[in-house]
Amino acid sequence: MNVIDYTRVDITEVFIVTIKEFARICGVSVATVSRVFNEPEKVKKETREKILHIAEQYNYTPHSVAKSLREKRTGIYALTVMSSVERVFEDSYVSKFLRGAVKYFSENRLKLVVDVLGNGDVLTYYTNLVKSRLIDGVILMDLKDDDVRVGLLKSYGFPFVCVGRNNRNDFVFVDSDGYLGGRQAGEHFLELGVGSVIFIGGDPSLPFERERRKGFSDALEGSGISVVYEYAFYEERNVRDILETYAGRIEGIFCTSDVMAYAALRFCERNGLDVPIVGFDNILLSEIAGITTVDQHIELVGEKAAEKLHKVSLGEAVQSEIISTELVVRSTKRFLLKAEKGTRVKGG
Amino acid sequence: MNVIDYTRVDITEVFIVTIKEFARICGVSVATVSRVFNEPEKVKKETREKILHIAEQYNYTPHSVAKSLREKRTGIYALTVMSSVERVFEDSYVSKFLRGAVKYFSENRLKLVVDVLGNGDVLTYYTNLVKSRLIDGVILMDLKDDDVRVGLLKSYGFPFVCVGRNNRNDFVFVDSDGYLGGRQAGEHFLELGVGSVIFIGGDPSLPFERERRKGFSDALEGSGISVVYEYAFYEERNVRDILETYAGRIEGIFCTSDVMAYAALRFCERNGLDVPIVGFDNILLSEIAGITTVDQHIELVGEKAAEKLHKVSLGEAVQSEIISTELVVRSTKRFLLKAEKGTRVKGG
DNA sequence: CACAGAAATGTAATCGATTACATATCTTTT
DNA sequence: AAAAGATATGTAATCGATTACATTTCTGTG
Repeated sequence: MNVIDYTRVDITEVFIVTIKEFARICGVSVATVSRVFNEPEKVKKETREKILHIAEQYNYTPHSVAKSLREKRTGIYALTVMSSVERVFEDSYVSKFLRGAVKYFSENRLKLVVDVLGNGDVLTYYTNLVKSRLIDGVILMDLKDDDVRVGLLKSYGFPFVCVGRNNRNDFVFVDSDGYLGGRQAGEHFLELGVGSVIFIGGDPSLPFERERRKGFSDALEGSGISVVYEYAFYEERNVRDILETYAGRIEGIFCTSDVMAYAALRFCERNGLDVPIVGFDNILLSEIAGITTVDQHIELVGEKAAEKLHKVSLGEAVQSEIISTELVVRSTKRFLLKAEKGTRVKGG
Repeated sequence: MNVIDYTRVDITEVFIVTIKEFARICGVSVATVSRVFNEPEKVKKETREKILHIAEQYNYTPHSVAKSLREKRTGIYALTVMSSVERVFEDSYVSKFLRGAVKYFSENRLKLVVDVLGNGDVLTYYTNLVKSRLIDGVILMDLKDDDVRVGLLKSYGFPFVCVGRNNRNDFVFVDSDGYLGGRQAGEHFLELGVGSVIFIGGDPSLPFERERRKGFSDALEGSGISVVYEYAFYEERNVRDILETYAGRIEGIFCTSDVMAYAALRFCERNGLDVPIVGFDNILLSEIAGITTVDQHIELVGEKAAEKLHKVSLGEAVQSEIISTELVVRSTKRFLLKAEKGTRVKGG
C-alpha cells in the first residue's frame, strides 16, 4: 500500500487538490474519501480518522460545482428585487428583510444571491433562472395581484415562497400582520384617552394599507372616538396639507409610515401642537426622532421566509405564516402619563 | 437526416432539456449547439438560425453548473459582511454599497452572493470559499490594518478588491475621498463666513475619521476661523454634552456622521440656537431633516468595486480608485444667504 | 477451519456542458 | 475535374464530484 505517514504533514496546503489526488495521497479510493464527507458511518473508524486528519492538513474541500452537478442541488437561493422599488436596498423594508434572510442562509451554510431586475423581461428572467439550474429556490417580493411569476414557477414545479400576500394566496407566504398593527395603533389611542384621531394612509390601493386601516378602525369601533381617514401617498407635502386642514380638531395622528409620521411631527412642532403621533415601520428615523411606531419585525419575516424556502426546496410540507407586529412606545409616553392621571374615555 | 420541421414548434416548452436531447431535436451534434451559444460565427448562418429558432420554442438554456464545471468560472461573486457591523444591511453604508454593486452585477448577468460572518473563523471561512470554487472573486469590506484576509487571498491568487484602505494598501481598492469631504465641509463654513466652528468626530482611531479631520482643518488653515475638535463616538448623548459645553461660543458645527448631525440639530432647536450644521453620509435622515451633508457616493463606490472585481477576475490590470465626495447644501442655505449679505471673513 | 453474511472498500458510470482534434463538405484554383 | 485550402460539423475526452454495483476483507458460527 502507498500510504504516506500523515502525522508528518503539518503545513496547511495552499494548493487545491481534487478528490482523485487527495484519495491517492490518503492511499484510498475516491469513493472512500467521498463517503467520509457524506456518509461517514460507512467508513471504518481508523480510515475515517486518517482521512480527516490529512484533510485538515491539506484543507481539502470538495469542488462544490462538481458536487452540485452530480447532486442536482447547489444550495444557492435567490432574492430578486424589482428596480422599480424606490431606493432598492436602502429602502428599510428590503434591507431589514435581507438581514433576516441572510442570517438564516449563512447560519445554514447556504448562499443567497441578490439581484435587481427592471420591469420588462420578468418572465424571461425567471425562466432563465429556473432553466439554468443554478438556483435551488427563489423568494418573491413586491407581489402583485395575479402575479405572473407564481404561475410560471408553479408550472415548472420550482421552489418559491412569497413575502406578502395578494388576491389569491395559493402559495406559501410569510407576511406581517398589518391588521394587528392597525389595531395596536388604535388601541394605543384608546389608552391615551383622546377624543378624536386622524388616520393618514399611504396608497389606499395597496393591500397592506387596507389591512392597517381595517385594524385601526376596528380597534376604535364603538369607543366613541371620532376618526377621519386621509391618504398622503407618502409625501411630506401632503401630510402638511392634510394636517393644515384638521389642526385643532384632532387629538391623535396615526400615519401608516414613519416618514409620514416624521412629517406630522415636524408640522406639530412648528405649529406648537402637542398631539400624540404613531408611525409604522420602526425605521432609524423614528427611533432617532423618538416617534411611537408599529414594528413589523421584518427581519423575522426575512428569516422565516428563508427557512420556509429552504424546506420547500427540500420537499417538506410548509405552512404560510403571519408575523405579529408590536407597538414600540416612545414619545407618546408623556401622553400616556397624562391620560392615566386624567379620565378614561367612555367604552375604552 | 432527422431534422424536424421547426416552423411548427410553437409551444414554449416547460420541460428542461439537456444539450444532448436538444441537439438531437435540432438534428445536429452537441458541439454545434454549444458553438451557436459560445462562438456563433463558427456556425453556418442557416444552421445557426435554425437552432436559435428551436431554442426559442424550447427555451433551451445551458445548465450553468455543468458549464461552470467545464469552464472553471461560475460568474458568482461574494460580499461578506462581518456580523459585528452594527445593523448590518440596515446600515446605510452597506445598503447603499450593495445597491451599486448589485446594479453592476445584475447588468452584466453576473451574480452576487451576500453572506454574514461572525468573528471567529474568518480564515477558515475564506479558505473554504476559495477551495469550494463556487465564487469567482470577493469584495472585502471593514478592512483592518494588516488584514489577514489580504494575505490569505493573495497566497491563493484569488481575485478580490477592497472597499476602503488600510495601513498597507498593497491591493486593489475603491474608497471615497474622506479628505475631500472634510475639505468641502470646511470650505462651506468659509463661505458662510462664520468665525468659529466645532468639529465633532466619531471614533478618532478610524482611518477615515482622521482623513476627514485633516481635510477639514486644512480647509480652515490660515482662514482665521477658530476650530475645536471633539469626538462623540456616534452617541447622541455625547453630542449633547459636547454642545452644552461650547454653546454660545461656536458659529458652526461639523459632525462626521448624519446621526450626530441630527443630534446637534435637535440640541440647537431645543436651545433656540441658529447655528449652521454640516453632517456626513447623506442618509435618509439628513434628507428628511434637511441637513446639509457630505455625500460619499457610496453607491458609485459599490458599482466601481463590482466592476473592478469583475475585471480582476478576468485577469485584467486594474487601478485603485478614490471617489470624490460632494457637498449637498440644504438647511444651511439660509445661513449662506445671510453671509452673502454680510461681510466676508478675512482670508476666505 | 471453512463458509455465510456483514462490513469495508474499490471500479466505473454519471451529471451536462465545452472544446481539441478528426472528419466531412464546400470553394477556389489550376 | 482534381487538389488544396477553407469552412462546417462531429466524436470523444474532460471538468470533479457521487454512488450503484462489484469485489475484497473481516467476523462469527458450526
